[in-house]
Amino acid sequence: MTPTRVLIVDDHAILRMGLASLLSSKKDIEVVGDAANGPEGIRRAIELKPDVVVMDLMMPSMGGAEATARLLEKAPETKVLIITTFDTSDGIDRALKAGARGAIMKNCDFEELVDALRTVASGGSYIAPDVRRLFSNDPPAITLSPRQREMLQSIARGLSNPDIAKQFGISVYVVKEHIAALFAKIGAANRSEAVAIAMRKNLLAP
Amino acid sequence: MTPTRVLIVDDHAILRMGLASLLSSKKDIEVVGDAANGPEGIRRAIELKPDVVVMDLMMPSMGGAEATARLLEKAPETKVLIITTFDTSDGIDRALKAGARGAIMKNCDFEELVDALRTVASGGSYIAPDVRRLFSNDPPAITLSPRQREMLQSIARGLSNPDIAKQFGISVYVVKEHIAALFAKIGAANRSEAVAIAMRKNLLAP
DNA sequence: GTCAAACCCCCTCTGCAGAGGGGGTCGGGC
DNA sequence: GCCCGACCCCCTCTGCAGAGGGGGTTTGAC
Repeated sequence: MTPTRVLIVDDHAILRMGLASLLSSKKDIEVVGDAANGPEGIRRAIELKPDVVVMDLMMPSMGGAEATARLLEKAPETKVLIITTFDTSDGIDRALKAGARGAIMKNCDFEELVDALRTVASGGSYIAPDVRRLFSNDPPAITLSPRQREMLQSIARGLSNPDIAKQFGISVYVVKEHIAALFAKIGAANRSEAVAIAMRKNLLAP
Repeated sequence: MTPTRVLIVDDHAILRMGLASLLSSKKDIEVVGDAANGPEGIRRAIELKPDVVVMDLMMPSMGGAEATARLLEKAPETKVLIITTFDTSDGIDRALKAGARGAIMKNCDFEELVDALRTVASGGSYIAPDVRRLFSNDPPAITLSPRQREMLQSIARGLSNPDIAKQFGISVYVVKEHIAALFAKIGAANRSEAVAIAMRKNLLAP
């Protein structure tokens, strides 16, 4: 039986090398490469054609969710296993929706990771119990309209409604409506709370 | 020459094990133990008396900065090397003030980590260039008064000035003054921006 | 064809935000 | 002794925030 060929995508070199070192002790697994960010991960995945890509969610420049989506557009047969920290609850759902086959936490133990890797490699899917808990009892993942996101970003920069109206070339009345819709959607009573909620749920960057 | 005895404290089991696996290839370094959080790290450090403790900053329950401080109270001869991600710029200064001997980024390469470890073990101190950049050109670390912090937390919960006044049993006028001082200190134009800045700089938790 | 969601425009009203003054006590540092 | 920072109190004023109405179009799903 040929070993499972694995590509590791994570911005932390120590984790990449450490993981590769650990996985090299398993005879049925072969780490064929690694990458420090999303774009590089996609390039290397196309070049190396690994069976499984182990992908971190939290990376600068391009997040793991987006990288997963783009990768699977170009190489749909690749299996993606997400590894994430518990504090960035957001993005897991997007990555899974984009086609990731599994998701585990970085603080899981090594054998669980190997299990997950083997399951995913053989065509199955593996969502760690603690990951599942994260977004099963979570509200159905807030998605903002483009305008609402722009309003949110402007609010976080401290702009007033007239400021925002000028910036986007629309009326103050419209600005207020967007913001009211935004408040209702995320459950905020006013702008300050909106910013707090938005930053806690990572709604600002995407 | 006896090898340098190292204790690894990080909440990610994969990184802990990976790092241990990597370091085991170095003859002059011996990983004697690991811990998943601050309190456990302190216990194990006292029990094992390692030469160097490799400490993550971002951990649940007790951060690396506080763990460093408490550890060095009880075992001042221990050398602490901080490893951190670039996005949590805050806390490095506190850890160094508490007595950490070095700080590097998780995305540094492995040889740099080994260098840092050896330098720290031999009594030196090592601050990675990119870490230094993070807080050298940063404003001298904002410290809020207790009242200002309370105001900030209330603002982030969406409370109005009259609400806050009632909550703390003081006058609205005083609330406004605290908040004005807070704005001036962190460079915010209004409450929404204040919340954004506060969350970006981690001013809410402590 | 209907329904909802996202986008746009206009109006009014209450109450607070934020900036500007004024005054004070208490403690620590030099 | 003096200053400074943190804490407390009071006043006024402008302008926006947020909630409430009203109206509209376009797009895509069912």
